[in-house]
Amino acid sequence: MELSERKKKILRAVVERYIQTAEPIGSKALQELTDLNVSSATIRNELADLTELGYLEQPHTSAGRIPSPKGYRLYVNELMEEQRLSLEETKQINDALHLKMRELDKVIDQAGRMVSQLTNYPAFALAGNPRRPTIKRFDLILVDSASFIAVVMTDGNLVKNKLFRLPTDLSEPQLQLLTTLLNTAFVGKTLDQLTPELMRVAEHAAGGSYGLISLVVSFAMEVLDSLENSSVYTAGTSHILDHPEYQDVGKAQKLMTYLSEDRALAQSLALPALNDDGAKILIGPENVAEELKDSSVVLASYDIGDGMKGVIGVVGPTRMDYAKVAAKLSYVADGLSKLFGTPELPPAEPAKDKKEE
Amino acid sequence: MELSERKKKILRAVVERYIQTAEPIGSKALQELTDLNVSSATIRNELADLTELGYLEQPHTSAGRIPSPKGYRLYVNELMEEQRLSLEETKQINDALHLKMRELDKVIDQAGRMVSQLTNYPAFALAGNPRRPTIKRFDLILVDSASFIAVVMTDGNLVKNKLFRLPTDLSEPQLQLLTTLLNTAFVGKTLDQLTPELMRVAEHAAGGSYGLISLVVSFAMEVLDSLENSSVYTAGTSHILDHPEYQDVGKAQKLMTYLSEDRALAQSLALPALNDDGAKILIGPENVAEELKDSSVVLASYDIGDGMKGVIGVVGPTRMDYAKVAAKLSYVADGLSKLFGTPELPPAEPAKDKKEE
DNA sequence: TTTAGCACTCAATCTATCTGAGTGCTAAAC
DNA sequence: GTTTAGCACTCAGATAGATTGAGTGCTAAA
Repeated sequence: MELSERKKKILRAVVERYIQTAEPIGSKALQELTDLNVSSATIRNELADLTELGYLEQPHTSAGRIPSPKGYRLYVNELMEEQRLSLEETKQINDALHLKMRELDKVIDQAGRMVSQLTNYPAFALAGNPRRPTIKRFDLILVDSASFIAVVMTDGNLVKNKLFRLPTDLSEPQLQLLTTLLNTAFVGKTLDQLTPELMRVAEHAAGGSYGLISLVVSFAMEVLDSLENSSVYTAGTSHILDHPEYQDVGKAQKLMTYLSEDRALAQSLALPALNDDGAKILIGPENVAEELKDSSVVLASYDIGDGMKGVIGVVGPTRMDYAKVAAKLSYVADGLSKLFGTPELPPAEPAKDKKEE
Repeated sequence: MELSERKKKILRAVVERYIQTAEPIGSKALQELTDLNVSSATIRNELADLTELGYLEQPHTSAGRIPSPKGYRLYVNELMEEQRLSLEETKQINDALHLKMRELDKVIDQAGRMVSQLTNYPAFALAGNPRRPTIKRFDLILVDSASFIAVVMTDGNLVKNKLFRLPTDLSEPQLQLLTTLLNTAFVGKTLDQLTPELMRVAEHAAGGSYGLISLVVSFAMEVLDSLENSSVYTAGTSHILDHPEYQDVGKAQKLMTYLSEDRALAQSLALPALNDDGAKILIGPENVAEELKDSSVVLASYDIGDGMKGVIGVVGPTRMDYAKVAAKLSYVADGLSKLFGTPELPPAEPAKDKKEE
């Protein structure tokens, strides 16, 4: 059953006022707040209806009304106005986006911090991989006769390296051989496929190379592993304490502890967000995780390129400024997608035959 | 003036009891707690003395006594017994130390988490560099005709890389030339010394290489910059809320916010710790930072090798279990030093002429 | 359908009182 | 000189009424 215009107007006023003040709102205040020219008694009747229908709640008999999760949901779906960011805000975001190092981990971490700072809510950021990552390429660089750098590149064009120091000497040709061997034997394999047998075979082919193959492959496995179990970055958890709904230290602590459990967060949050574009809003009990049942989450996903997706999100009380948060989050997510979409700064000279790409 | 044995005994009992219960302790309880065979009145007299001398405080006239910062200091300096870790605990730490990836950032981060989990206090970890880092070496690896990986190694043997994609083609010889150029022009320079002029000169020498030099050098600068301004990793901040002294949300928030400000933390904490070995304890007002004046900090430093030092630490109420925390922290710091001290796993075959090193 | 009016409810605040742990001091005992 | 028993005193914290006021639901009239 569709609500009357007036009911909607009232619901919206309740939500928006409650978001501001965190206090129940009564008929009289609503009368002044809305442009409906009706008495407070009429509004009381409407409030009674809205409460009956489950959109509003009453903390106790003689208090005003506050929105229920269902009320927030209706607000978010139908009544909320798209918030446009001010020029200042967009500028702030853009600046922040372009400031920092473009190493994957760092960017994600940084994005989380930025979002938290921007919204004044705790934020988190993670990158997820729909496919199982594989190794695309190995390179070994001789540093001096007793150490070398292994550079591993994954199919997602992520590059990691590690310095190895050895108790024995090593020559350039030896290293060349190893490189070739590694590239023929292990490229294109997922973590599971890097079996001990495979390593043994390769090791054997390498002859007397002191288990170097295993060393490098173990490193590659670490890289793949860390990619599959990508970490979650949380920032600004102290913002929880800003809000009166978490004045009860017990509640605050529960939520904070939950936020610091990367794995739990990742699992319950990555899933809902990875599909949709735009901001996704989960209100109170809509959250799967028990710890979030009376908090809300706003998520936005972005493309890292090469099929990888990232998610940024914000956690707060159900009384959250959804409009503003959603707008900011979407904007940042867009920015990140673009950031990853563009190739490294092209050199000064512009490519002329761009269209042939 | 040296305190009498009996006073010390009483002080120690007060501190240890207060650490456990967080509640002021009175003469009667002390009478039962200690093995002094004196009446509560006698203890009252002693307590009055200790209070006069500034080792104890009274929350209000009719309450028991609690230790003052000066009291804690005496306790830490003279009365505290070295805590030995249980086998179980050392095992737990050792396991954790050897589990994770040995990438510098990750290890530090991980160490912080571990310490927090181990002590149930918020923890932080950071790495500091006494010298200004310089670039030791560049390598460029051709991936395909339109992209390459730049590998930068610093004098601390830290290796970072980045993938560059280009709108133009690039050949192996070109890259070789660039590499040589980079290595002759920029090696051994600190961040400051990588001036625009220097880059312009090198760029010119490279001829028509489309600003590639600048690209790679900018990356190197980012690396140096991130090394100089090394980041702080905080973990377990939610543990603050475990303790009754932070039940007041305002206080908790102040501390948490402070902890999330990397820069402030680094500055006020790196300094005191980087000199000493072993655990260093800062009690309440001994802390420089205003926000820490009624909290305590325990720090331990470890060697990363090559002159670099790292610090791990724990923050908590002045009523902190100093003995336990200090023991654990020292043990972890030692473990980390060893971890960094050992070269990469030597291959199976032990080097015979090890001594010739 | 709207409105005025009114009795009712209930959290929050205030006030007063009570309780008891713990003190400081004094004077006697060791 | 030190220790102890005894006692008046203090003060945070708990308990219990009393008061307030915002806001309600219901009724009856407009």
